[in-house]
Amino acid sequence: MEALRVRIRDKELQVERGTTLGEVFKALGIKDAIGGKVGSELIDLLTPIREDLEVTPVFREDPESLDIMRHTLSHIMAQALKELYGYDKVHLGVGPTTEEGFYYDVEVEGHTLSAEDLGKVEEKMREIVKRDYPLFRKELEREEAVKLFSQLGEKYKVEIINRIEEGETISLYGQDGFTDLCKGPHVPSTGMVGEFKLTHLAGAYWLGDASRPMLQRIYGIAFWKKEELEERLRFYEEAKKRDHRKLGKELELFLIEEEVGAGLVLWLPKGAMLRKTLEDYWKEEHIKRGYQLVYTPHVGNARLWQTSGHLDYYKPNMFSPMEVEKEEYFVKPMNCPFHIAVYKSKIRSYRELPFKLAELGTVYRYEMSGVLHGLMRVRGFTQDDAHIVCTPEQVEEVIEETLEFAVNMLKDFGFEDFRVYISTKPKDAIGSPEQWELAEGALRKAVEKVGLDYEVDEGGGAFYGPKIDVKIRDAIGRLWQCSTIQFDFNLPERFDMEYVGPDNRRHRPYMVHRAIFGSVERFVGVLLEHYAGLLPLWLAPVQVRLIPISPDKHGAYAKEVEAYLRDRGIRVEIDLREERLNARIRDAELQKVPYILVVGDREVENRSLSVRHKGEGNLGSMYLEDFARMLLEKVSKRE
RNA sequence: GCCGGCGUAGCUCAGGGGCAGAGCGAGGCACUCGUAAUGCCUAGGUCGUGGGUUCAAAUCCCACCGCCGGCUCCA
Repeated sequence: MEALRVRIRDKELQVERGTTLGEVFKALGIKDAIGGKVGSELIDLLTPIREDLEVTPVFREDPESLDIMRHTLSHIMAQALKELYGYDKVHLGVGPTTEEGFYYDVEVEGHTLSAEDLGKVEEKMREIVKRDYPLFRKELEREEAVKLFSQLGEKYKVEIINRIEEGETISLYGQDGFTDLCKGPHVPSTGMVGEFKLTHLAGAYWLGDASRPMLQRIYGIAFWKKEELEERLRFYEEAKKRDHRKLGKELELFLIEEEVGAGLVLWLPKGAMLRKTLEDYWKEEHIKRGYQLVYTPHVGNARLWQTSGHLDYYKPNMFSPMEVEKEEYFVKPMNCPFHIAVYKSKIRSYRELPFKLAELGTVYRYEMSGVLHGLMRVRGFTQDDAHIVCTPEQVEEVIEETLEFAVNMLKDFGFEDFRVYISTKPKDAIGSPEQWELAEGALRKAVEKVGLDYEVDEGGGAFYGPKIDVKIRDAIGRLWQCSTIQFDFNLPERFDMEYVGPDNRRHRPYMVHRAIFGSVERFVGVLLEHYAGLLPLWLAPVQVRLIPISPDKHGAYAKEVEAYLRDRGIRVEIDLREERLNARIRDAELQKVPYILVVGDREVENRSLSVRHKGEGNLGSMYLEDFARMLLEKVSKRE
C-alpha cells in the first residue's frame, strides 16, 4: 500500500491513499475544522487524499468556511424542493454560493414556484438540518455518471457532466436519499450549517443563455451567526430606505411615468435645482482645467453614424431612425462623432493639443425593458462627456491629469473610497501593438501616480482601446461604476483625424473618451442613496425653510429674511401655511431641508433668527447677517 | 427581450363576482400656537389599457402597457 505524506502546519503524517481529510484531522487531533485549503483550493473532510499534500485547516473563523457551509445549504435546499415537489419533478441546474449566501437554479415540472413557496421550502430545509444527515461523497466514471443522472431525470446535470473536461474527477455528493453532481466542498453533515434565510426568487436562463430554457432561481443568504444574518437583513432594510426611487418621490426630485415613456426622466423643480448645482460646478471645474465646452445636436444624419461605425456595431441599442428629406437621421446614443466634427472643423496644429472638448450631452439608448431601473438605468441620459485629442508624447500626462481630475471631483461629492480597474487588450482588437502598449502603460502609470490600488481585467478592454474604470463606494459599502477613461484607436481612423506636427507633416492623434459621473441621472441616484436623501448643504435643492410662527404677525419679517437670503444666492423657501409650528417643522424635517429658521415675536424684535439644523437640532438664536455669512461659508467649502 | 410578482384617489395601501374604502396630502372653516402630526367639513377614482366570460367584473380569463426582483445585454 502506497504511503502518502500530508503536512499540516508543523505536523506531518503518513497516510494510505484514499484516506479522507477528515480522518487525517482526527488522527492529528485537529477538532472543529470545516475543511482544508490546499494552495488556494478548498477541499472538504470527505475528500480522499491521492497525493502528497500540504493542507491548512479551515475553521469557522476563516472566511472560506462560509463558502463550504453555504454550498451544503444549496444542496439542502435542493433536497427540500425534491421532497416537497417530487424527486422526479424537480430538475436541478446549478447551485453555487454567492458573496452572502447561495442559490439554486431549478425547474419544477407542473409547478411554478412563488414567494409563498419559500416559507415551505425553508421549513423543509430546517427539518433536514435538524435530522443532521451525514453527507457522502462518491466518484464516478463519466459513463456511470451520465447513466445515473439520466435515470434520475436530471437532464441539466447530464449536460454538465458532458462539459466536464477529460481527466477531471467527477464527484457526487448527497445525504439521505438525495444525490447531486457536485465538485464540493461541503460540510460533513446537514446539521453543521449556519443560520440561513431564503430571500427571493427570480428567473435565470440555463447557462445564462437567452436561447436556453428559463429556470427559477431561489436565493438564500447564510452566515454562521444569527447576528450576522440579522445584520445582513438590516442592510437590506437600510438599502430599501435609501432607494433613490422612493426618495425621488418623497423629495419631489424627479418623475418617470408611463405616459411619457419608460426610462425617460422628468426633472421636477427641486431635482432640476439639484442638477443645476451639480452641472454648474462641473462646468466651472472643466473650464478651470482647460476644457472647452460645446453643445451638439440630439440627432445626426445616418452617414455620420455609418462613418463612426455605430450602425454596424451599436444599432440594436439605438432608437429607430426618422426620415428627413429622404435621408435617415438617428437620435444620438453617443456624443463622440459630434465632438470629432468640432475637432475637424479646422486644421489642428500640435500646438493646440491636448485638445479637450466637454459637453453635458444627453444621449438616448434603446435599453431592453427589463433592465430599466429608476435613474440608474434609463433610456435618455446625460453623459458628462469629454474627448481629449493628443499626441503620443502627451498621452501619459493627459491620462494622469484626467484621472486626478475625476477622483478630486468625486471627493468633492463626499466619496472617499475608490476602486480602479484597468481593462487591457482583448483578442479581437484593432490598433497596433505599439498603440496598445503605450496606452496601457499610460493607464498603469497614471493610477500608480495618483496613488490608487487597481485591479487588471486582462483582455477586458473594448476592441478599440484599453480603459480605466473608477467605482465609488457609498455610505453603506456598495460599489457604483462612475468614471471611465477610454482610449479609442478606432474613431480617429474612421474619421481620418489629423494634426500638423512640428515637422509640418500630418499625424494621427490619440483620442480618449472620458466621463466622471458617467451619467448625470445615475450619479444623482447614487448621491441620493449615499446620503439617504440628506444632501450636503451645497447640493440641497432647498437650503433653508423659513417658518413664521404666526404667518399673519411674522410673515412680513419672514419675507424680508427670505429676500435677504435669496439675494445672496441662498436657496430659501417660506412656509406660510396656517399650521401648527410643530407640524411645519415636521414637514421641513421630512423634506430633509438642512436649515429651518423659526421667526416669532422675539426674532422680529431684534432682527434675529431661531436656527434649527437637520441633524443637530435647535441651535438657538443668530442674527440674520451672521447666519447668511455662516451658510455661505459652508456652501463655498462644500461641507 | 425572458421568468415570476404587482398595477385601486396626488402619495402609502385595504377590499377580491353584487353601493369604490382608509390614512396622509389638497381645498374650506375654526383654533393664534416657540422647535417632528390641532380639530371639523368638503372635493377627489372609467380600480393601468383593450377584449372576453357572466344577469352582474376592481374582483375570473386573454392580450398589451408599465413597475418590482432577477436573468441577459451594456461595440
